[in-house]
Amino acid sequence: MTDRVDSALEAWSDERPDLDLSGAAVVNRIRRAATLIEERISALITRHEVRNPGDFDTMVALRRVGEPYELSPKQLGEQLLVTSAGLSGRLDRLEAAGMLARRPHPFDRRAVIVSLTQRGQELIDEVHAETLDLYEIALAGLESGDRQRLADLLRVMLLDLGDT
Amino acid sequence: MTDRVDSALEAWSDERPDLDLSGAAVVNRIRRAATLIEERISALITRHEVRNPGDFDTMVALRRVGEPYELSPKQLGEQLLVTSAGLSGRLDRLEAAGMLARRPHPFDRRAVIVSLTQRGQELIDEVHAETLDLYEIALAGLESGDRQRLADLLRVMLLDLGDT
DNA sequence: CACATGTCAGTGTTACTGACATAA
DNA sequence: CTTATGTCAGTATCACTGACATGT
Repeated sequence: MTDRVDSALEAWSDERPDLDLSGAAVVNRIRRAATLIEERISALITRHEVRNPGDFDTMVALRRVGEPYELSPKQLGEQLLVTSAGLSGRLDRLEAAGMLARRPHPFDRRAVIVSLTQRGQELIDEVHAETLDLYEIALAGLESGDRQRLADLLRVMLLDLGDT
Repeated sequence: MTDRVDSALEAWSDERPDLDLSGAAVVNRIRRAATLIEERISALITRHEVRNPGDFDTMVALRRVGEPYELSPKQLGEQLLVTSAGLSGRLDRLEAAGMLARRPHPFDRRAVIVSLTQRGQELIDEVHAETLDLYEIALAGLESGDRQRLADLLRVMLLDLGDT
C-alpha cells in the first residue's frame, strides 16, 4: 500500500531525479501524521465548548499541576510561551466559558490566581480520555513492540533536534 | 537520555497514574518532532523573501507540475484547499514579489494562467535543497535501516488515519 | 525610584464569506 | 438564463506591541 507521501515523493522524483529523498520520506510522514492527528484533535476540542487549541493548552497546564489546579498568569505565560496580553485574552474567554476563575492573590495585591473550575477539570479529563482513544485508533496497526521501536527512533530524532 | 515528551508524560502519570500513555508516547513525539521541524522550515523560508508558508506551498505546487510551471488559480485552489479569494490574495503577494506572473488565458477570457518566474523556480529549488539538508540534520542519528523502519512504521499509521 | 504584574487598546496577519464583474 | 472564473470588500481570529494602572 502507498500513502500520500509515497505519491508526492514519486511526483518529485519524476521532476527532480537527482535528489535523495529518503530523508523526506521520513520527515514528511511525520509532518503529515502530525497534521492528520491535529485535525482530529482540533475537531475533538471544538465539540467541547473550547474552540481554540491555545485556550485548551492553557487549561491543560492548569490540570497538569494537580490540586488545587492553580497558577498565576505569569507562570502560565512562561509555560505556554504567550505574552502577558495574549494570555489575558485567553483567560477572558475561558473565564466567560466557566472553565476557570480568577481571584486576587491573598498577599500580593498586584497578582492574580487562576484556577480551573470543576467544569474545567471535567472537560480536560474528558477530552484527554478521548485524545488517548484517538491515539489508539492511529496506532491500531502497530503492535506493542512496533510502538516501542517507533517511540525510540523518534526520541533519537528529537534529541538531535535539540529537544531538551 | 530523555526528551521533553518523556518529562511531560512523567508529569502526567504522576497526576493520572490510571492512564496508559504508551500511545501518547508515540503520537506526542510525532507532534513534537513536526513542530520542531516546522519551526526550522519556517525560519528557512523567512530568510528567502517569501514569509508565508502558504505562499510557499503555492509556489511548490507550480514547481511540482514541471515545465512550463503553469496552473490556473482554479487548479491551484483545488490542490491547496484554499478558497478562490484566499488564493487571489496569495497570488497578489507572490506576483508583487516577482515569484510568479499572471497572464490571460489565450482562449477563455475569464481565465488566467499563473506561472512561476525564473526567480520563483530558483527560489523553490534553493529552499528545497536547504530543506533536504535540514532533514539530514534531523535524521543524523539514524542509520539507513532505521530510516527505512521509521518510514515503514509511519506509513502504517498514515494508512490507518485514512491517508489516501 | 526601579521593578513586577496584569490588563487594555490598537495593529498585523491571513484566510474566510458573500457580492460582483466578466465571460462561456 | 445558468454556470464558471477570478477579484474585491468586509469580517473573523488570535496573538503581538506598547501604553498604562496598580502595587511591591
